[in-house]
Amino acid sequence: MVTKRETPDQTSRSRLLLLDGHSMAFRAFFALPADKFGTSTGQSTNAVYGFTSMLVKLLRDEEPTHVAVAWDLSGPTFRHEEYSEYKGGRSETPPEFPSQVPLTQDLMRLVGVANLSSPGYEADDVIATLARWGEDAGMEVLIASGDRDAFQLVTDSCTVLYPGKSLSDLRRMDPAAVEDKYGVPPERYRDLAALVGEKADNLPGVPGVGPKTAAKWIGKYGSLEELVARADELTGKAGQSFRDHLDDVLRNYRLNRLETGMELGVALEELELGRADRPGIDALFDNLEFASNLRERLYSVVRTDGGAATPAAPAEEFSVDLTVAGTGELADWLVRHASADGITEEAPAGVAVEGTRGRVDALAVSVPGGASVFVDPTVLDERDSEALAAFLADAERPKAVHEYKGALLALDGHGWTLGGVVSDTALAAYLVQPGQRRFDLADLCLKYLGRELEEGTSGDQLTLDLDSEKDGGPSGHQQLLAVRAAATRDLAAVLAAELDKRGGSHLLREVELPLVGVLARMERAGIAADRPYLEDLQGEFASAARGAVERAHEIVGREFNLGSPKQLQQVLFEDLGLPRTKKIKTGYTTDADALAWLAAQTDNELLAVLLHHRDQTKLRTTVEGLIKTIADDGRIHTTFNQTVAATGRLSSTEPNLQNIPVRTEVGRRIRRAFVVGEGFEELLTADYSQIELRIMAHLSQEQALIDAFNSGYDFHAQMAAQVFGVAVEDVDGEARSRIKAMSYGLAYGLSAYGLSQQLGIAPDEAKKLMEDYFAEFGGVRDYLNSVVEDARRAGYTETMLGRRRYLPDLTSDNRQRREMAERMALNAPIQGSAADIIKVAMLQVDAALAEGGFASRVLLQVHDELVVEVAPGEREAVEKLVRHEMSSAYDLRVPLGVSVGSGQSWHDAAH
DNA sequence: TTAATGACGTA
DNA sequence: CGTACGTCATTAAA
Repeated sequence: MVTKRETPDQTSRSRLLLLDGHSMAFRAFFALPADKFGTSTGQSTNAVYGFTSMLVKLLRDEEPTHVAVAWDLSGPTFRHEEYSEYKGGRSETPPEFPSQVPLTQDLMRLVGVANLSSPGYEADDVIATLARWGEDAGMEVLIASGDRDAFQLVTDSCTVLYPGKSLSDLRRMDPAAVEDKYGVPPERYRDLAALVGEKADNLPGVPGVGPKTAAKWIGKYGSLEELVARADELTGKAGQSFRDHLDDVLRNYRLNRLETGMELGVALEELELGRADRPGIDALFDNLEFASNLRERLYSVVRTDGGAATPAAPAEEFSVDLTVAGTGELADWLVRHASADGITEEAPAGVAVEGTRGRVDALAVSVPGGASVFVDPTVLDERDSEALAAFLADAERPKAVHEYKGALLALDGHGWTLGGVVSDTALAAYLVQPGQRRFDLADLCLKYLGRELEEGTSGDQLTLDLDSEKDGGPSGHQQLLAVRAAATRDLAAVLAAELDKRGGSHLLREVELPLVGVLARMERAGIAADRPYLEDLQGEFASAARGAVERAHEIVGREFNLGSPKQLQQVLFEDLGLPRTKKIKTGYTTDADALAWLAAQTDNELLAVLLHHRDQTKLRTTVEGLIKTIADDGRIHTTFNQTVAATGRLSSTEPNLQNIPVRTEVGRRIRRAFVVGEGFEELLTADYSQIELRIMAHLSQEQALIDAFNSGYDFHAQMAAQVFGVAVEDVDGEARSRIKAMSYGLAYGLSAYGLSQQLGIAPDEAKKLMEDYFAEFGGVRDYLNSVVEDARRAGYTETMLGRRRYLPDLTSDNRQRREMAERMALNAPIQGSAADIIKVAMLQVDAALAEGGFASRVLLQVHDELVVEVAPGEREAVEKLVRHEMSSAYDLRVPLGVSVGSGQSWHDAAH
């Protein structure tokens, strides 16, 4: 991508660069998303990153000989003494910002740039003073500041670089630019600002007078001084307004003057750009968890102590040497540029695929070195097509892609596949930071490479595209896809290094990447649905819901929307005056628990009707949603997302097949709609029994739990027997279910209060239950405590396969946040290890089915359950295979119990 | 049209 | 005052 860049005159003249620290750091802060730039310990770094990035650009483009950063101090300034409301009324600084200021200052010091400030003055005054010094010494002066007051300093030898929309966009404000923009020369800018006022400084100007009027007046009268002297000559409303607010104007004029004669305790010569402290910078960058890209860019523009040659600067933009393959050209390009010797696992080719399920609209490949090709599948001849298929499938030519599964599914429609994929940049970034929700290629580029991926719709870019297309060159769209391929390629290397540091490489290589193929096949297969049956169900639920609505209206005596919590609150608490329930943001909750509680309190028939209505409408919408997603092949193809759940679980969308009702009999009827497909014999479900508790037993090494699982008898009954000191045969249902709730609750960080709520017992009783439980199973308590403590120290939790979850809030001062993080820390290793295990099981089952030449296939995963479509005659062998592979997925201190069932529908396959 | 909220389904 | 998700309907903001 080509962008215009002004090249400064290459003269031997000294150049002084002055930065307004707070102003530029603040701009950087808002230019980069705070949530995407932060360390695993919770320190935000977007301002430091952006500021540094900006400095690098300035050092490179402007080649200053002397540099200083001026900072505001926190105390009042002489301007506050004159006008106490100065800079008042500003909205509060975002909490993520202040801690980044000292970090930025540290970095400047290490880079060899002076940090300057002066009590009672603002950074602007320091800059004004230094600018004057520089000019007096015959230097060329550059001021990077987002504060417009600096415009008054502009002269032929002093230019202000004023930030525009994006970080890299600095407008050069020379005298002509100031005059062009404001209609007054820089030396009159103060006059104009005094009239117009400055909202950011809480300096109101003359009402009704904007920059246009102000410029006109100054143009006519020459200066503010003259304007004041002849104020009575001004006509109209604006003129009167000026006379009415003369005091404000004069105050503004006094306050917006920048002090140029300060004592700074430093000499100009001392601002000469020094040598950078490379080890210091390395240490700081490591602390801030900055990717290597920014570091390299920085080292390419500063002199360092080490004396080692500084590496060449990585390009600011992605440079792609792009070929648009016409018919008959792709095969040759691949021979020339994509042979196995130029592509390695460490430096793979980047592949970008654009398309949808079953269709590739376009594809780009970018090999190390930058050679890239854009492919339109519709123009390929047979030889091209074969060469492309061979390249894509070839495991000996390693590739990096972004969102591998989508690429596989698109390529699949053309009979193509992808082999040798060594990185999916979305998956890699997910393993690095599993808490993030989105992994856009553009976001990742900005974060890990410090590069903007898309230029957007700037005028420059548009012109460029048109020009190049006119010349028969690549179009913007073609460029963009090639750039995505190049970006994926570069990103893969950076993420591989990052993941290595965090010990997650094996997870990517051994689990997540191989799983992509399995998930793609599951999605492609889908699960057969019985549409007529679903439509019957929908009708039934709908009419039940309608009946409930009518009955509710009858009881209340007027119509209202039962689906509106707001209207329901009105009816229940205002009209009927029922007792208040738990408070929520918008009033009082009307959730099922609350309605059930109200029903017990008041014996009003309405409540039962409302609950019934909720059930039926929920079921109706679930069924409706399912019907809508039945594809032309009569099957429902969900999407499994591999990068959403912070714990490592999969999630399922469009539709979500991981939350199909199962707990109630009516709900279970929906599962009858998921049936075995044509050409298959049965559906088989296999689930892990109590996998999370087994993991807890394994991780805690609590012998009592391990024994309970190894004995093979009813686990919860045995636990209850031990807690209550009775024989297993004498454990009643009540005791068993209490202990069961207790055991499961532990993995979620359940409190005594929560337990009491769930069991409907007194808090004291719940507390006693917990104490009795821990008296018997102390190892569990010790384990849970140690999980939280270790996580607090390390900043993250880890699953059995080394999947990390970062929890910066564990050290928060905010109790609510901290306790929330503690519960997450308790749960993450358990839930996450279970996710690890079933992922391994899926890989093993899939491989074993292929190995054994079975036609049966895995269709769904529901966290601890797999749904398999069994081909005719394979049931017995497949059941054995699935049991074996699932229970051997990981070697725990307790057996991994698997229970299996099969039948014509998902419902019938229950066990 | 989009975003936030409440509610509720699963493991 | 128990973790992890996704979806729907309503409501308010734009």
